[in-house]
Amino acid sequence: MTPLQFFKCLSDDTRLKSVLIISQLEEACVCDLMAALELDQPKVSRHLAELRKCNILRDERRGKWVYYRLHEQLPEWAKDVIRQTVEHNHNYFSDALAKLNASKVQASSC
Amino acid sequence: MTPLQFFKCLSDDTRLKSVLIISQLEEACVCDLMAALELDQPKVSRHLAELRKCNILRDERRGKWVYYRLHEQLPEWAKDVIRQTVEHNHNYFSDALAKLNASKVQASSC
DNA sequence: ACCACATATGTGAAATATAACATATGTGGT
DNA sequence: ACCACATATGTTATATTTCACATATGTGGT
Repeated sequence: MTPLQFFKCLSDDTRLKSVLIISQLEEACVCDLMAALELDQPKVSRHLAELRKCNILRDERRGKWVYYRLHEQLPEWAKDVIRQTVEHNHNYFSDALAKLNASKVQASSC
Repeated sequence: MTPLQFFKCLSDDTRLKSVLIISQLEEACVCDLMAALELDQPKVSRHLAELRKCNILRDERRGKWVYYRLHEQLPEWAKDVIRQTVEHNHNYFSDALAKLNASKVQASSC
């Protein structure tokens, strides 16, 4: 993966927030991200597909749900970039995390 | 500067290579980057303007030339991201560096 | 004042990315 | 076999980004 591909993948609000949330929580399923970002399912799914294609995320189906986490084989420098971004930009995605948690409290969540 | 703005700025080949070259060399002028990237002047200049606008680079005129370097006030996490990218992706921009050096050898350079 | 050179920017065309809506696939339960 | 739910993707419209060309600004030398 070239650094250009990597940065292109992170240069969209939905994708960047998804990656940061997943990095912080270890993993998240599609419906988690729908709740966190308040977006419809196809939109979230499509952006996750893109992150999968460039090997930033990997997916794992468990029953009806598909869980995403950082790809193990992501180069170390890229993992570091994500870590740094998470640590120093919490306010960029804290709203999204709060909405995710709020949805978890209600039993209706996935 | 939001992380999204930052990554958007780095998600173009010309801009990313410019930033990596400048980071490695401390500074570079527009004609250096034209030689390194083999691009026409307006194209280089426009991309540098964008990097200036989001405070990734700062410019400094010295005579006829304008030199660009990393903006001092760039957040540390962002500087780290650039450093990591330079260190672990030298092959992404080594061709460009070689072309820059080749042009310097010839007295005709800026 | 003029000229040569270095750099910046205005503007419309072309390319690219994102969205929106519909529809398909996959899974577990009855 | 069927249904409900979770997720993925095809397709066209729309928005955004990048390019190309022309032109403007800024600087030093004569």
